[in-house]
Order: sequence, then structure tokens, then C-alpha cells
Amino acid sequence: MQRTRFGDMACSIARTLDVIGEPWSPLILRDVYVGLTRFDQLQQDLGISRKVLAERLKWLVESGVLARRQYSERPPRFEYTLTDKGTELCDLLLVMVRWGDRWLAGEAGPPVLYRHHACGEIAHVEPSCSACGEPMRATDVDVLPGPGHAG
Amino acid sequence: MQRTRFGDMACSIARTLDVIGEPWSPLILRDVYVGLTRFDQLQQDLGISRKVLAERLKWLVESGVLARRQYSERPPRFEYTLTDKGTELCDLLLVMVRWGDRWLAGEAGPPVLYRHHACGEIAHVEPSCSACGEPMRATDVDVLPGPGHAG
DNA sequence: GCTCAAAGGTTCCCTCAAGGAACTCATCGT
DNA sequence: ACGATGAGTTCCTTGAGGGAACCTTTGAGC
Repeated sequence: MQRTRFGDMACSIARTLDVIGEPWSPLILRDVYVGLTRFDQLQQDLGISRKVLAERLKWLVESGVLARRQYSERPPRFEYTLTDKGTELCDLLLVMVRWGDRWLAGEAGPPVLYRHHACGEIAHVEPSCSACGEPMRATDVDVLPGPGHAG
Repeated sequence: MQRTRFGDMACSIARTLDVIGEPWSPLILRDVYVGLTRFDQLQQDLGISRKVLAERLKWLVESGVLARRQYSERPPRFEYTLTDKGTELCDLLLVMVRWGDRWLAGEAGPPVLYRHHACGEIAHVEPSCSACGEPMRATDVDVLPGPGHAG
């Protein structure tokens, strides 16, 4: 298939997709986030092919999103944990959850709820502006070329 | 390949991936968001195969993310526009931008900047809590089963 | 000591989706 | 009449995903 690599594009969306855009990668991230950290746990929970899982984990570790840690010397046993980079990537998952809950959940309602530590409420994420704190949606911004713009 | 469908999983992340998880889909969404709305515009900007582009557009329209609108009767000409559902999905893009800017942009800095209408500042999105307005990151929440939970 | 199971992958083959180019069809400009 | 444009569609080739079997090291049970 010789899939097109997005990493070289001058676009942070494309570069982010290069890291977690491949099938299964966000679900692997989700599972590690909720505490499924071992190879067989992931494989069984997701029903993913072992081959593809090995490829994805390798790539996520190379990308600095996950760390492969040996938690037992003998027998050798490994677990995958989130790095800081990977933890921040989980913000993306919460936004996906929000959209999926809102537009795809249907009658049954959200499959999973999130309670915010700070206030104790069941809530969801709202994108807000880093400068003024007001809501910041795609319709609330102007798009301008930045310093890393190509050409 | 008979790629695994994620739409049936009881997980809003998986369901969201079912809509925009395939290669190119988020980049198509980005392009439509910034105003590239016609087939040939998209094809040239992305360098995507025309076949795959046609498939993706069809799926995004079926999913209610894009609308296919005929803006010229003779000759027949079409454009793809964001629905409300699609516009809200663009929030996801802003979060991807944020992460890519922060972790992947390198020396050159962000390729694109975003100015918030409300305050006029160059800013980025921060996930905040819908209930209390405080920051809401992946580490700030407890995960609980919801009404749509399987089993 | 021998057998079995578990963890963590690796190897193999098969199918189907992505890439890429060529082709279609209707309409416009000249 | 001729070429260009927009919007796809068709065809072939390649390679990634699925699935199952296999491998290696270790620990547990008999």
C-alpha cells in the first residue's frame, strides 16, 4: 500500500496523525490510559492481531508516546506506560469521547462517564482559549501562517 | 484486509474513529474547514488518490460530517461543506494542532497560528471542564461506566 | 525430571485497501 | 472543432491488516 507518510507535511494535524493516525493506535493509547499495560492484555481487549499490535507499540515507543518498562527480570516481563508526551495526547481522546458521546451514542447514552477531580461533577471537556479562558471552537478563530510555515 | 470496524464497540473513541479514523479523513476535514471545498482542490492540495478521496468524501457525507451541495446546475458542480456535526468535529483538529505544535513542531515553531476572535490573542485550546471551567486533562478525571455501557 | 501454561513476541500466508495512472462524460471558452 | 475544467470511475499493482501457528524463556504442578 505504501501508505503516504504525513510526518513531513508542514501541518501539526498531519504530524500528529503520523504518530497516532494509524488504525488501532488511539485505542491502544486508550487502553494504556485506563490501565491495560501488557501485551496480552491489550491484544485480548482489543481483538487486534498480535503482529499489528507489536508494530504499533514499537512505533508508539519510538515516538515517545509510550515507554516500554521491564517490571520483572526473571521471567522477563514488560509493560507499556504513558510518557508525559503520551499523557498529553490523551487530551485528544477526551475530545473524541465528547464528540462521540454527543453525536454517536444514541438512545443508550454515553458508554463511559468522566468525573472531574477538581469539582466532583460528571462532566466533559470544552475547548477553551489559553489566553482568555473563553470557549474556543473551530468557528471562533482566524487561521494565520506561523513561523514554521513552509515556503 | 477486511479492516476491523470500530463503530460497533461500546466506546465513543472507537465510534469516533469509525467516522474519521481512516487515513486522510482528518486532513480532508481540515481542508474543508479552511475553505478547500471542491473535489479537485482537495485532490491537488492533499496529493491523495482520486479514488480514495471519492471514497472518503462519500463516507463523510453518509456520516453527516460533510454535506455535498450542488452550486452550479449547468455544468453540474459540487462543493463539500461542514455540517454542524462536522464543525464540532473540527474541535478535535484544534486539539491535534495543539499537541503537534507542542511536541512535534521543532525549531521552526508552529506552521500555523490561531487568533481567537473573542480576545484577539494568538492562542491555543486548553481542555476545560464543562461543569466548573477549570482545566480538565486526562489525569484530572475518574473513569466510570455510563448508561450505554455494554453488558 | 517432565510436562504444562503464561508472557511476549515473530513468522507465515491470504486478502483487500491504498496508490497511481488512465479513462469517462458533460459543459464551457475561443 | 478543439482543448480545458470539474467530478468522478475503472483498472492494475503493491503492501498493510487479519489470523493462525510457531518460538523462547520461565515458573508451577506432579
